[in-house]
Amino acid sequence: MPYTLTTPLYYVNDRPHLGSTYTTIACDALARYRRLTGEAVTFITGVDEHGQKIQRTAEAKQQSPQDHCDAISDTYRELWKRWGISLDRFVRTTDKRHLRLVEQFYGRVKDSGDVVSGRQTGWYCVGCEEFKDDPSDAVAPECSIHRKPLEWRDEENLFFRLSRYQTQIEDLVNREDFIQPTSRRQEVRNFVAQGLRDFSISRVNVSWGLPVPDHQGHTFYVWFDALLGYLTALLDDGGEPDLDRLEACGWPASIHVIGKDILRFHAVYWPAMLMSAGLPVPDQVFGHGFLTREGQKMGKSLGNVLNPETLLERCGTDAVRWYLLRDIQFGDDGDFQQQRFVDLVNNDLANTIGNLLNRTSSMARKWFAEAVPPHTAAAETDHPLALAAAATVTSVVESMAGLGFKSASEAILQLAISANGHLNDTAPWSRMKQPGQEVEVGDDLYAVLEATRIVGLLLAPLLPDLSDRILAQLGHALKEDDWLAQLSWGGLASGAHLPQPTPVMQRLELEGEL
RNA sequence: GUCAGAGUAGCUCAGCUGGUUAGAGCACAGGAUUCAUAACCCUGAGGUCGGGAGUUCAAGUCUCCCCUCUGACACCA
Repeated sequence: MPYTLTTPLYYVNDRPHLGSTYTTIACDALARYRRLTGEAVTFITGVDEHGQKIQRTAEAKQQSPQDHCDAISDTYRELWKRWGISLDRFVRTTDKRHLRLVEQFYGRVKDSGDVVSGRQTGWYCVGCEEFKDDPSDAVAPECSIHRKPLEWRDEENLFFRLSRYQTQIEDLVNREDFIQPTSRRQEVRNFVAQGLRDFSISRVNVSWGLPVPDHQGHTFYVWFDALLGYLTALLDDGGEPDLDRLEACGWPASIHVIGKDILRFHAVYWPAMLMSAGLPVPDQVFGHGFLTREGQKMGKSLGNVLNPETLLERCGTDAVRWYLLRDIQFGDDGDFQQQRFVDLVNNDLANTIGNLLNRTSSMARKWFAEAVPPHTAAAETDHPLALAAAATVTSVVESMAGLGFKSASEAILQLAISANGHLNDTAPWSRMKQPGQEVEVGDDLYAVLEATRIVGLLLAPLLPDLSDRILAQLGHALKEDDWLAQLSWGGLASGAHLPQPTPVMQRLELEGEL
């Protein structure tokens, strides 16, 4: 089964921020999970590079728009590489292939009779790239978001006839599974119920955009262009950027993961555009929440932005991924609190999971010739930890399939806690001081090592690096094409060598603010 | 303004169709232990469940009013 997932194509107005990193990490976890369950995944991300805002940002830096885009796009690409994001495609909307695809798509929409020209007048905010509802006789209106003066525009633009898709879009957004999380579905429904109006898809006097083929001086509105980037990316498999090939390449997308702010574009405009072009709509759109920091909105004006590069350098990918995926219900807004971040990483990863591995491996090595201890039937699949592990696997698989990263993480953690508890209950260190208990101790340690191995395997989609380190220390390795089978109890061979343990996860000891 | 959602321990949140002494994690305090990354394990303290009224044998859970916060309300990465 092809599984196609996308992040938004990030707008290259500025360097990457934590929000885009968050989305991308979540998608990475999902992509990894789907690959591990045997699906043919195409994980798409990229950048959206057109529009007047970029044009002006570049001007302000005395750069050409293309140079600006090249530079910012590179920082994105580089950042994802450093985070170990398992992306399959990185698309740029300034790619020549993209232009060809946009032209073809536009042709189809036009053939459907969904492109009409109309006059658009009103106050326009360049920051928002949109017309505002301020009355035409307003004096010097400002954009409430950007606090900048609005510009009066009187333009002949091309419009997409969204209004024709009223009932089809209603049916779509009423579907149970299309918009996730469900809490956001009603908002979109209400919006659609108010009646859909046509929206403009071209701009005049914006040179930094893709030219509309049959209209001199018009460029495509950034959103029309940007959404099509998903298709360009999917077709970027070495073949031609031809819409007819889409379905063979994995379209429709299984899921678009986006921030809640752009839900409407993805849940309403985008499907209508696809319908107009005779293409299937995506299976699902997931609008996740935003991150605040210590309870406050992050922003340049407050000077409290968390830089993803700083975070990566000072804390490492495992720590940040764990905090974002394990502590924030995916879909809800989340708050980044430094103290909590440190507490969770240290408690969960270093103390609970890391130390579990360390203490168990140490004991096994000390008393069983640096190897996985022998075991009897008592450490087979009806061992309490084996039962717990099986339940954990079921729960994690279920959670991950529904983007429940938090509950998946909690379930994994709970298995590690159970394993630690089992050690304390059976106290191998004191039983080894009594004669004739080696067999029982061997069984106990084997079971705990097995539980630890399963913890390590289950972490693979969430924290791939830590997962590797855990498994390596057990003399084990992830088999990417056999993960589900590896998750069954009994994967460790008694007698297999156990390497000298070293802490797999260092505690965070942050000095000062991030 | 209209609509939607939320206000539960210091913090982040669970609490399904109303039913025994309101739960978890973190933080905090005490205990136990030594295999281990001063880790792990156990116990404890901590809440007038935003405020008020009502329905009911019984309400965090239903109804009404009020307060506060968040989001949507057309083209904001």
